[in-house]
Amino acid sequence: MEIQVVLQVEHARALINSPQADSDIILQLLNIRQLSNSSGPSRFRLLMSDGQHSSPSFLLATQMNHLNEENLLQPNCVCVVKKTINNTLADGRRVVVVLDMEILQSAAETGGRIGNPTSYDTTGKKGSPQKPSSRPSVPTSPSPAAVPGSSTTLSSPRVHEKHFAAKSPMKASNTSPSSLAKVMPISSLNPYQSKWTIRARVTNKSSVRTWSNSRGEGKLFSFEIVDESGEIKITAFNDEVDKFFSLVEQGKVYFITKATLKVANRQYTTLKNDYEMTLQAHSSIVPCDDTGGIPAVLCDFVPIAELENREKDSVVDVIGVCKSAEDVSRITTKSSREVSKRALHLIDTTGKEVTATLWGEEAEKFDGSQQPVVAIKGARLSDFGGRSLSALFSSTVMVNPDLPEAFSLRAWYDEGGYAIDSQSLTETRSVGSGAKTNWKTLSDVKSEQLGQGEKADYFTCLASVLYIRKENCLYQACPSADCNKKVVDQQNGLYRCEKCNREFPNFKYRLLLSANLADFGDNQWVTCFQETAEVLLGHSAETLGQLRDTDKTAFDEVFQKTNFTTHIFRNRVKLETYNDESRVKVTVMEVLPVDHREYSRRLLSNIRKLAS
DNA sequence: CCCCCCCC
Repeated sequence: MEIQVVLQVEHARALINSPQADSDIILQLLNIRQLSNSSGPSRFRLLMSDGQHSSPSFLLATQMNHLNEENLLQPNCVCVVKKTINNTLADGRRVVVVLDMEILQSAAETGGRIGNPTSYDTTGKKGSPQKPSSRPSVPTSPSPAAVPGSSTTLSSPRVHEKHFAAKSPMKASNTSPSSLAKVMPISSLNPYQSKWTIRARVTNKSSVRTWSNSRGEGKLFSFEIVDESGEIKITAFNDEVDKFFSLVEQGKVYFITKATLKVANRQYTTLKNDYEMTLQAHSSIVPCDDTGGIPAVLCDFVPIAELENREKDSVVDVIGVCKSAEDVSRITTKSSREVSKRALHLIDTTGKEVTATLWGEEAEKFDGSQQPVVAIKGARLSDFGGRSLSALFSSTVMVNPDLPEAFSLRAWYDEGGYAIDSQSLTETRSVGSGAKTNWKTLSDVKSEQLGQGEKADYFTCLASVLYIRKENCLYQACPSADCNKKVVDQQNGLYRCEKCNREFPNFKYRLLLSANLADFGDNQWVTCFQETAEVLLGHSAETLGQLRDTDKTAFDEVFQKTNFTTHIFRNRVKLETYNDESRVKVTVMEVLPVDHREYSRRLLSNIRKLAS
């Protein structure tokens, strides 16, 4: 009788070398205490009872710490100890390290301490009976776990479960909510059930964003998680951003409890869940072992060459070596927001390249100097330049991800892929690829009402210069590097820039050209700014400025020579409103020489249009 | 409580 616990300790030791299915030990947890250790993961010491005796000599193996993190190890819960190892501490005390255990009954279900166990330590000394728990305990005779004898305490858990179900008086009161924090599947969560724990992998984490509107201001970040049952979006605001932002890492697995569920706004979510979560002050996110069960972040990589066949605006996963990355730049969106962007040139084993654009912080922080492998989950496929990609807020950009595809790409590139004569699906320098260029005749531009929508339209046309307004085509601009504002001649040798609020002793010439272009069916006034005007006229703005000031004849000749020349013009067309009057404005983005094969193709296409 | 998907 008095060697009960010792028997169990001995038995636990025996289990190490000969685990047997029927030899799990059922014990009640009486207390749990965190050991003070300066470094490493937390260690917990467990006071366990078999109903007759208790022993404080159980240590929870750190890989089982999650049970405590999930609040499962509440005093009075009943456990099945499945795997143990015997250890002797430096001071000679023997301990049983619990390598694997499960909770059979929560503290609430058990209802209190079973029996009236007396303390027993591994030195074999029997102590005085412990005080009964303050909660009403199982009062009457033989509580199942209290059945004496090793044959019972060491019997299979199934038998005991039955036994408990039959005899534990608290078991009947199952109307009260269970305090047992079961790990639940994401798909089972709803706003009407608040007691849950989920175990899930972070698949997508946003950066911190601030907002300011009529309802207030603040900051937030969000992330998406997945388990074997489904996915859900989680958002943290303000204090919770500070608390959880650095803890939550892309790709890692966490226990999450006590977040609030609300109905998701379908308008904004692409996830397959009717609900979304908001973290609260009392919410808990605890990293846990990534041991099976939780699906990895799944990517369905589309080979770059295959992008050509995918539908515009589809969302795809891609992976490639970042052969080169453009510098980060700032652009202003049509809603007047400033945002950083950076274009990456990705290549894969198909020998094709594609340009992928990153935005915001992701663009700013990207380092392409080592030609990393870049995977983007959920990039938007656009038809700009033929085919190109753009990261969305919902995209996950992974640099040198720990994926087999990344390793094989790395090897392919380093062992010769870097040298292959690759072709890009994104044509930015020439319209040569043709297929994806938005070719239009000038009458198409009108009949199809290009540029009349919310956004600007882009089209490419083959056209000849009919006339250029050479008067006012040059202006004196601010000499500052990034300022092209027209300066005011102070007539005292100084030039004032209102934008920079400065006077300069010099200015630079810039071109702003109005030209009338014509094709076989129509004509169109267009605007060429500096770079396109220089290409069209074949001279720099500076040269033209000097010519105008010094040699009027030579200056005029430049325009004479440009008249009736034929080029490919890539244009932007957009409705502009001045004084309540709207008209489409066509701006030339690029002037390209006529490729003769392309010329024939265009001509043929135009002839066909005429005929039809 | 956010909800922006951008530029050439």
